[in-house]
Amino acid sequence: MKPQYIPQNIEPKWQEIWENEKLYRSEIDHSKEKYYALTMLPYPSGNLHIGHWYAMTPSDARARYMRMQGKNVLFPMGFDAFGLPAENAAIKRNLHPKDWTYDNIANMQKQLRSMGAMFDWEREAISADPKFYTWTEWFFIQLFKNDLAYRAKKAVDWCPHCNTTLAREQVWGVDRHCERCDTPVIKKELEQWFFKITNYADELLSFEGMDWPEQVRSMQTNWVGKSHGASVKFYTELGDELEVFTTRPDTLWGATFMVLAPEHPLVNTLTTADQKEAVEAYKLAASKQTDIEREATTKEKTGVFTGGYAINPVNDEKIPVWIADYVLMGYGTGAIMAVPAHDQRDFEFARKFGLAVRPVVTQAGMEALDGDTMEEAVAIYGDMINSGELTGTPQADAVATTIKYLEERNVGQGTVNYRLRDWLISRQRYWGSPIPMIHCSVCGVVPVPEADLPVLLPDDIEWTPTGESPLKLHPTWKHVDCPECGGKAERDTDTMDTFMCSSWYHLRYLSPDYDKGPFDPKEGDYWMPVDTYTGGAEHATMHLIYTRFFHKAFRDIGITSGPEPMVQLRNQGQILGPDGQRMSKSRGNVVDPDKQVDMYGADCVRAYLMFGYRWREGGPWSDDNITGVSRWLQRAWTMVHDSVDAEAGPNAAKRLRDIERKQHQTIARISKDIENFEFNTIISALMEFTNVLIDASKDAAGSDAFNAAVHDLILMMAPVTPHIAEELWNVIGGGFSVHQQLWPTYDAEKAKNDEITLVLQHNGKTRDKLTVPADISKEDAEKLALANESIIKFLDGREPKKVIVVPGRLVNVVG
RNA sequence: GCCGGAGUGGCGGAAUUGGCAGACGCGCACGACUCAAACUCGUGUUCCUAACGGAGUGUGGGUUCGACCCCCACCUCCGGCACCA
Repeated sequence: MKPQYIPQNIEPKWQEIWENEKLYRSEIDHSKEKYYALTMLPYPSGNLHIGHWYAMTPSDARARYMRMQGKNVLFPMGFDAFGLPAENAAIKRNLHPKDWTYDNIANMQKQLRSMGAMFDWEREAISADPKFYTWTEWFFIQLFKNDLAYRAKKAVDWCPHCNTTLAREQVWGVDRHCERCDTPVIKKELEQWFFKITNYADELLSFEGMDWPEQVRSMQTNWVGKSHGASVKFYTELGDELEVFTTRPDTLWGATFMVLAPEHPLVNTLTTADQKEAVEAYKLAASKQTDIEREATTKEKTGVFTGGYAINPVNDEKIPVWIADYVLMGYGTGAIMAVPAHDQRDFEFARKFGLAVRPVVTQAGMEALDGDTMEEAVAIYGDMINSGELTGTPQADAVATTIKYLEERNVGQGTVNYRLRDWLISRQRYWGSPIPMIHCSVCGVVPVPEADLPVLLPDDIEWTPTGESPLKLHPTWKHVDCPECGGKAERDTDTMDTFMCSSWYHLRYLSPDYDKGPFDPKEGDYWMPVDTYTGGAEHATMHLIYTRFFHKAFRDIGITSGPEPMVQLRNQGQILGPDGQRMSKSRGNVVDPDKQVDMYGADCVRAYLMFGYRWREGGPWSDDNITGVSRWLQRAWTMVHDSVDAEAGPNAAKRLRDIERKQHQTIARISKDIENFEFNTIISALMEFTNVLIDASKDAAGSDAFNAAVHDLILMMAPVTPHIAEELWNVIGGGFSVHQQLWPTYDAEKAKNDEITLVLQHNGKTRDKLTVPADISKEDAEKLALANESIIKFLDGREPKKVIVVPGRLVNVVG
């Protein structure tokens, strides 16, 4: 009796054998081309999500395919194990963050193993492991030593609920809420550590040689936000320098007032006695604004006159200085020259407060603008007017000429401004990598000697959510002798942003136990860079920009090599709940992969996730289609088992071409689709191939051609459904293991169609279809068309005006 | 508002990039097997029409012998950014 296909009977069995045989162990092998396939590591939140499967199993299938292409493939896995949720769980449930994290990791390791992925577990890296964070600390020290880390007091975004600093990109939405807990964010002045990512702003704009999605490149480009312009020195009446950045220096003569951000340091000196009250009130309101859920629709300009004036350096004009919240302290210099005639925001402000509007740009043939009556700003480049000596400068030269003019008079210069700001990495939290610095009252800030690393996190800790790092409250931990002078000193009690860990985890995988450096250079030389990186697009401006910075900074320091860490990047979409909403525990729409695996088996869940969605797009979970995949696996199973002791029938030879044609067409299709991350059509092609074989089996099962086709079918199933493929490979006597075989070779000759369907069209409409030999000549095809009954009928006696023959496809008779 | 991506049967989705629209599945209908149901297998399944035929890939126009595909204008949905000077 033939065994039934019961996935639960074969999947754990093979997983165990693969593990015992170290089938997925990847080691340096210079005789083979290397391939580093990386998928973003999970945060150990407790349970694997169907979304993890959706992200990881196609990546696994592709890594397996690359291996079958003869490449030496590294496909590692690990855990991004530091971070806030562990600490929140600790506070809520009185568990130690370490216990909570490691319990979750143990559970998720088990779940990950049930996927049957080719992870090399010997290379697992866990960022909360001292073996790992020793080197996170070490990296910090290298950045410090190379002048890429500095300390500054800065108003930072602070989440009062999480009690921690947030990076700018962790603050979301117009109401500025915390990424993790949705609490509105407030500002807080703190002394913090920053990394000089801005040193690399220009380099981060270049994506040369990188195969990254346009979406991510454009998000990063916008994030860096490079703009060309000029900085111009204005002076206040009192003689203080007041520098502005402008992208439109050519409109300088049209500046009729200035606007400062409410937090600008010169506001106090500029404000006159009778404006003081109004200015103070406005500043207070503005500072609270980050606190309040601000309506997106409040676009109405607000502001207050300081009572002070500034001098426009190009025409010595005295212009009023206002403060307004539409000018941001964090961009440029926190002050602007306002040119209401040519900037819509300035225009709205001027009209609201009755300030002058003076056009200084025109274009040939354009009606003269009237500053008193115009109804909106005219934001154009053009020829300069009303601009003193520079009046008449043509559009093409306007910006450059003005910059030259400013430079000659020493009142300004051409400059470039970026939106990107330095990376703030201090977190007032416990569960993170300690910042390995010591504060000494004599020697200042001193790094922990590298020989003393790691600075270990203490286990005995109290969490009182005071807003200060729990490390600060520990009775002994922070007290340390200064490594320079030996006097009493204190450790930095902050920990690092977890993006620091994820910036280099791909290097730790290379040698997770290596203790002479962050990674073994031998491994680095062989495996780096990452050939394919897959993950969610939500990391476009955070993780993916930090990791590029990290790589470039350490390339300059001499630790990494090559221009970029990841050559190819692809983003998968998201699996939503069955209700079309983002899956979340609170909505109760979370799909548990374990249940699906129990019901259908891992292979089926893997194949379904590839089959049912466009990988790039994702979509709502639904189990409607999974039965189709399940049936396919059943059919394949039965067909292969039946074929083993079948004997070819008398008509087997007639089926030979059908079988081998489909076989080779399928090889071509799947190879192309898997390279292009088009996973859904891979499964379709496998189903079609299976169906053709089942159809042919009555006559041909047992024939050499049939067996060869079954052989290739199993090989092509191997990346997608590794367990059933291994079992069936064993059934047909392939030996161990199907996952060590090479991908079947494609023969174009065998894939060729012998016959084609020739489409006959009249005026572009299909009127008939004929089955003809594939190599039919143009002339013969045309003859067949003109002799065709339907075509004659539709020509209705007219002479054809034109006959178009597309070889191998169609004939279109026009007339 | 700006920048990306996408709109195709009842549903998920195909279409060699300008050449048979709807592959592969789901669902549904009918049939076979069964006492019966499920499973399985077979047949059919874009819409309108009794049929000949006609219409059809978000909408309107255009280019072309021929358009889901290219061009112009617009609509809707998803993601990101949002007073960036």
